[in-house]
Amino acid sequence: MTEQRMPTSLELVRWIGWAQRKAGEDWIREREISHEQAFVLGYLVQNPGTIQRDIAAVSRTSAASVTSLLKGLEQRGLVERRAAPDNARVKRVHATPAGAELVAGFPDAMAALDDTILAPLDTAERATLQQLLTKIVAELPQPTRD
Amino acid sequence: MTEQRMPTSLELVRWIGWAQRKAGEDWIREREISHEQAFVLGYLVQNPGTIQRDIAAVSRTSAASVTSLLKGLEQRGLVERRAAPDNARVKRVHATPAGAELVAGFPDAMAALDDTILAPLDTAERATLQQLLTKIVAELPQPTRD
DNA sequence: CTCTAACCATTAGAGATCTAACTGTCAACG
DNA sequence: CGTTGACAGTTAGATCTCTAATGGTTAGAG
Repeated sequence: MTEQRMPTSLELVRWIGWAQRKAGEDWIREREISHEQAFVLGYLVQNPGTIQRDIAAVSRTSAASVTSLLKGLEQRGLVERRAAPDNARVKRVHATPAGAELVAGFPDAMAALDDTILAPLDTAERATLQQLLTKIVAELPQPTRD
Repeated sequence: MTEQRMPTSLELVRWIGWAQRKAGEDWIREREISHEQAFVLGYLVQNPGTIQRDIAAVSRTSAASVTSLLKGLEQRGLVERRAAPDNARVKRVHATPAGAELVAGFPDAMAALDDTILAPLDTAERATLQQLLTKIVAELPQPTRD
């Protein structure tokens, strides 16, 4: 009812992130998989043998979360965790064929989602946005270690 | 190690949102308050007497979450929930002076955070980003009802 | 070699959020 | 009126994520 101040860019980012999660819910629910699990599984298809520590870094979550997240995926036969021959501390995680099949459409679904949410922008504007966001992300403190 | 595909804009948004949350953790933890609680409390200072349903819409969360979130704030004496005289269904929520004082610096802290994260961009670029994001948000499905 | 510190993964426990079901209230319509 | 349907808020139960502590492993210094 009253006039509000202009939202900051970070608030806008927050809202868009929320909308993204909301819009992806159907795809996620159909496969009885959590959003993070789908993300991780998709990442593993592209990067087989990633160790859990790095999965945590990529998905911006904690090592504890990765443990329980993979536990669910492993029980459903969607991933395998194999001991590394050269380093007994780590476990290398691979997506199984069933896992790969489950998330086969994930990148496309994400791209379509991207397209839907960015619909108000034309091609040039999208390119600009991409460029600006990339510039910001490049300077963010990175959770990865190399 | 291997060459990755370019992240989509929505992935970049996701990362920025994560960084935002991470960067705000110190401010939050000092006051022993959760991120969402701080957001809601700050909103209530600006919009006294908001009903819970609208708080849920603004903060993009569920009514159930608002209930438990406000429960914590009320027990600490940071908000008051008053019955509305004209409508027994709703409860109008107000920040107490203690609540207002606790989050007095919140908008400034958010603005400073915004400034830090957007540091890689110059003034013109920030304006462009703001404009593009606003354009996207304007077309998002709105959880509010008016 | 041994000791120490760093590292990876797991577990337990706490906290937050969601969905679904429930209670109480209001409004509309016959 | 009285019934019906929508609405605000709460509760219960489940899921997810985090922090802190633990166990096992590796690398480096003396």
